[in-house]
Amino acid sequence: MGELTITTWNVNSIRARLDHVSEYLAEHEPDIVCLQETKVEDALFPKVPFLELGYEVTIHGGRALCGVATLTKSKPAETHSGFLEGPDDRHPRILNVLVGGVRVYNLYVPNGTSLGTEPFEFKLAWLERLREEIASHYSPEEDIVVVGDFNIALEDRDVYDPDALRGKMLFTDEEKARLQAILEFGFTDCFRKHEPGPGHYTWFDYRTQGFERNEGFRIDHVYATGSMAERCVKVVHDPKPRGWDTPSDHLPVTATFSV
DNA sequence: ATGACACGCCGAGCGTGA
Repeated sequence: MGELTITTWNVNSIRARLDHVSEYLAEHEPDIVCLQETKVEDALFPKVPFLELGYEVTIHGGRALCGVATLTKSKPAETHSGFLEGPDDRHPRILNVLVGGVRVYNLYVPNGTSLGTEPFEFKLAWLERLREEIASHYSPEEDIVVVGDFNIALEDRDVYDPDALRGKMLFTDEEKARLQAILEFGFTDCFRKHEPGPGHYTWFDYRTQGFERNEGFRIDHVYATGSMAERCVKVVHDPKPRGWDTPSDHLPVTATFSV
């Protein structure tokens, strides 16, 4: 009986955070690492430190904004960048790899900017397109793990002040409904399998000293189909890198599965 | 609070993030 560990981390620029990510991976050695907001075009992605740590490096980036990277200890059998079908996405936000028999979606869901804007409508449409893709290509009987920065907090216990934040960005009924529709495929929230209580967040605003006050949002998620969710033994939001010099505004989230 | 901080942009503020 072994373990499979998957880390998801919005790093807010892989080049600015190279030391933090390298240190975290050297210490924890997760089997699969899903990074978001790498903010670098593929030709300039700093692959070498990760190759030296023993990872296969699959990247999907662009200039300045967005970008995702999936690092795997073993070589993926399949890799897909962006949506499987139809027109190219507006930004690089999706990597879908099959590794060790597990399909791993690494997502950077659109931010949405603010209510009533075109980017907000784009976010909703993007989530519906993802739902349709997963439902039409895969079965909930398969081992599928969907991780990343969803830019949505689903429940009251996922935000520090639900009454004040209700209906505001990241916590609107429209965003929650689109995420819920994706989960109806047959996904379990692996963190909530182990921790029902409030006060556990993954993103803290730099500007409000949110981390120091534990005023955050749980918007980075690990969702898994039944077979994988059953085998999830823990999910950890690691606050340690947030204490390092010039940290990302997101914590790394690591899920452990018995395999 | 129309705020804050941090990023990449190439060289200064601006757009963006959430």
